[in-house]
Amino acid sequence: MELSTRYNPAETESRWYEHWENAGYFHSTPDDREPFTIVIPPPNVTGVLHMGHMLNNTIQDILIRKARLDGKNACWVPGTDHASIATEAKVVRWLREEKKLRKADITREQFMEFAYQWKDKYGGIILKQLRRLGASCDWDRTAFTMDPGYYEDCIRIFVDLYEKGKLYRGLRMVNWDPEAKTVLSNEEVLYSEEQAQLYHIKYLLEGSDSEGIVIATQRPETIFADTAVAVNPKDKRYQKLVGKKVLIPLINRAIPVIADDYVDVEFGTGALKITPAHDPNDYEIGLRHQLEVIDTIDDEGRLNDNCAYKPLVGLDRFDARKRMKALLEESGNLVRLEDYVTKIGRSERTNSVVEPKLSLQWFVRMSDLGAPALKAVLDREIQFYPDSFQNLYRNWMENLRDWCISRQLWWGQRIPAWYLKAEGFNKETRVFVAETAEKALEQAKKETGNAALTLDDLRQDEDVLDTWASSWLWPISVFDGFRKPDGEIQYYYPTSVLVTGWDIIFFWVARMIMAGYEYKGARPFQAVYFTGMVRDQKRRKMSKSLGNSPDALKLIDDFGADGVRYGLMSSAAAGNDILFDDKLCENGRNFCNKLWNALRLVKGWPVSEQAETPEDARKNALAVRWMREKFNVVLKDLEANMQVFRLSDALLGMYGFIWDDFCSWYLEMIKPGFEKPIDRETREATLDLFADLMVALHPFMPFITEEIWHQLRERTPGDDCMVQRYPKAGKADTTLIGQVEAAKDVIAKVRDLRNQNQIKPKEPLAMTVQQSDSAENLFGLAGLREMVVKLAVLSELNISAEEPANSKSFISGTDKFYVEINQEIDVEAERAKLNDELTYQRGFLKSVQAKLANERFVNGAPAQVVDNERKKEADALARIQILEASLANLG
RNA sequence: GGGCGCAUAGCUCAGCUGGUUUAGAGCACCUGCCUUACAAGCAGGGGGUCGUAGGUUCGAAUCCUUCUGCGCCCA
Repeated sequence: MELSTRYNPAETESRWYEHWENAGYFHSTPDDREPFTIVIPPPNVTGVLHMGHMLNNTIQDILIRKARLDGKNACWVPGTDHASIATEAKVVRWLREEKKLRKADITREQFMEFAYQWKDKYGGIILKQLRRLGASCDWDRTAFTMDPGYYEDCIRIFVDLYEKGKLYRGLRMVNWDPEAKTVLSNEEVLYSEEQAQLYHIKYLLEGSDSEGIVIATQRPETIFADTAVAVNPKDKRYQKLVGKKVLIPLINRAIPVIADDYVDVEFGTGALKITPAHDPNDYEIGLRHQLEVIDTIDDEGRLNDNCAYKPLVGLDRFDARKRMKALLEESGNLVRLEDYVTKIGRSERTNSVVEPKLSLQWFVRMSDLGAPALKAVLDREIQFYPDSFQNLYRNWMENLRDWCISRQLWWGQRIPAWYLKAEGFNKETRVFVAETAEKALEQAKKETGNAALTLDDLRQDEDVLDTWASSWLWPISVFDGFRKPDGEIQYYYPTSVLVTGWDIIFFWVARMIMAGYEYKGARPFQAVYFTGMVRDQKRRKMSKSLGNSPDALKLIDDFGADGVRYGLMSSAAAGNDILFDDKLCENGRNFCNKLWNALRLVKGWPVSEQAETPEDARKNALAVRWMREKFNVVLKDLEANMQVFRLSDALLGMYGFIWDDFCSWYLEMIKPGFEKPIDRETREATLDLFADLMVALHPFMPFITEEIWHQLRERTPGDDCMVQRYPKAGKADTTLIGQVEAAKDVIAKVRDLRNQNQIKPKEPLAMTVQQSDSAENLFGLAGLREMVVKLAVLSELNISAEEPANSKSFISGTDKFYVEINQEIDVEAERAKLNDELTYQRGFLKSVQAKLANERFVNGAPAQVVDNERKKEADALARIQILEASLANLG
């Protein structure tokens, strides 16, 4: 069988994914094994795979595959959330373009039917894309937040929270998205600095034609909703005005000047116009001073009939603002315009500027829910990785505000609240919250005492639940934990770890924790792994709008899924942002190629029953032993790293071991001569070792490891890399490892010496080691001499007290080596080199001896540390002695 | 304004509870190689007084304080 010199991922990846899936390896059912459970943080059903998903899902897959190889019952539940605002917008556009329908023209029921149709046709692309990445999700469990069962759970929880008094309907200042025409939660508003202008506007004192007060505002179009002007009570400039009245420009409505501590004397003019209907702080001030609330902006962001200045009614708020400039100039009220930078809040979904608005909405009372959720994290019952995200979490949890969960949309779980039709819209005095209309009717009859009421007399709330008010139930609902609390949720809950970006710590993490304690009385996951944000080379967050995100599938096409996984993970310490660069994936692709060629090499050797010579047998046996011992060390580190989710370090450890130790050293050690065979024993040991390496690497790079696993040996059906047992670290023989590392140092130094003297790599050289106990000991290890002879390409290797003529020397450890070269020795250059080395060693010795001369160090430091310093001193002395002798020899 | 975090090689970052021959990796760079697994490669090399100033300690990149510069969250 011929193997190509390049690894071809495209060919193997789809084949193995299909094989695994058909074999049922991804599926989990409860059994006697320890469970290892991950629920995917559900991506948006309208979404496509981007870099953030790739990172986040690669991590989840690594954890799941590792757990599976560790013999646990690994269960990774995939799915999507219904993303009410984003999806509704897409469905509306689709209806308009494809079906020539407007939302206003169809019923709610028809809309929902279309929306589900749309979801079946276009939704969930991302789940198919995850397969390309190698994600070993249990697809049989694919969940969706608008599935009938899930829907039912959301309704049940709404009713439950209401009955427990943890949910209420109230008139509050909310964030309004005039484009989506729905309210948003605080977390759905993104604030960023934008250039704006501050209008300094003069309000004349009532009865005066010149005296007045100048206020500064960024929103001149809202002055018609003003109900006061406020100043700081301590502000001497304005004290005499407090209690008097000023006139709103253009409409000349008189409003009082009031004093309130909230006003910042330094900001603007120190006088603040108060607009309770359009600013949350003003609303608070309004409450304190019993000010009237005049709402002048409608749901689409236009000035409404309440606006007393009629020429602007019907205009968009931003158009109105432009008009205000000219109008105020004309009326002489505009004192000046000032450029300034301020934080503007925009809707996460539509990017339109959020309008603070007084509105009747449903809120979850957060105080009770928050307490156990905060405690769990502070007590480390739920462990965050990295730990430092505790601070961010605590900061938010200690300043919880009630959560607005109603949305003015159709796509979502409709709020199970009914009102009496007899009562006006938004003027309702009675609310009946129940899982069905029939139950609500029962309540209505009881509470009103009117037994003649029928369903026709009731009106259901028009709004739906916030998407997060459904996805916070995810870790419970995907296991059907609400309806079957004694079912498999008992096995899978709490889940093992949640992997998510830190930017949604409040959306998901906090709320899933709240739901977990409220409904299961237990944490939803044992740990949370926060990934960083994937950024571009300019440190900008990758986003669709910037167009700076590489096409995820194109990357997989170019570098292979394993290459991309490697690229993402090699630079991804938990919580740290990644500056993404194709170069990283290139490294991953190159690594695949390296593995592939190692396979070609090993498979290409002819095999013999016996080693060519006893020397070869000794050398190969030592090489095998060394690799096995070092593998123990590497595995131990890897397990320690995995334990604390240091996946990048775990991967890089394997990478270094495979590339350097296995390929560059081990394979060269055992490589037979040209057209010579390898002995069966070494070959078998090598194939086993190679196979173990593939299992160890499998969680990180599943495709190529599976492929090589099968190329190495004929495998019986079901004997796949993916379902092996992970290699276990045994106790490592560190002495043996140290000896081979010493031999490697000698070999590297011979190679360097060749380089420095332009000696061909293959020209055999004679080397002599100066006789010493340590040299005897090192070369006394069976096979080590042969190893050095082979890799350093030596014609002979002697241990002798005599220094050979015409040789160059180097020091390795505390031993001196002479290499004979057929060249004139440049005595001066040699002397300079030795002197440099001597200076370094003396400096080193001095620092060590300074420590040892310090009584407090010798008495205070642990014995092991002191012993080590003594060893350093002895080694330095030995090397200095060698260097001095060499210098003396040069004459 | 309140809070959190970061600063280590040209670049991106590791360095965990202070002590492993006076700091590691990858990339980039330099030298030499088309060596019969791999040029997507091989062999070797140079490069950092760990942001600043103090302090604690026998010992500090690591702990504490100050300043400087960046980033983030909340208001």
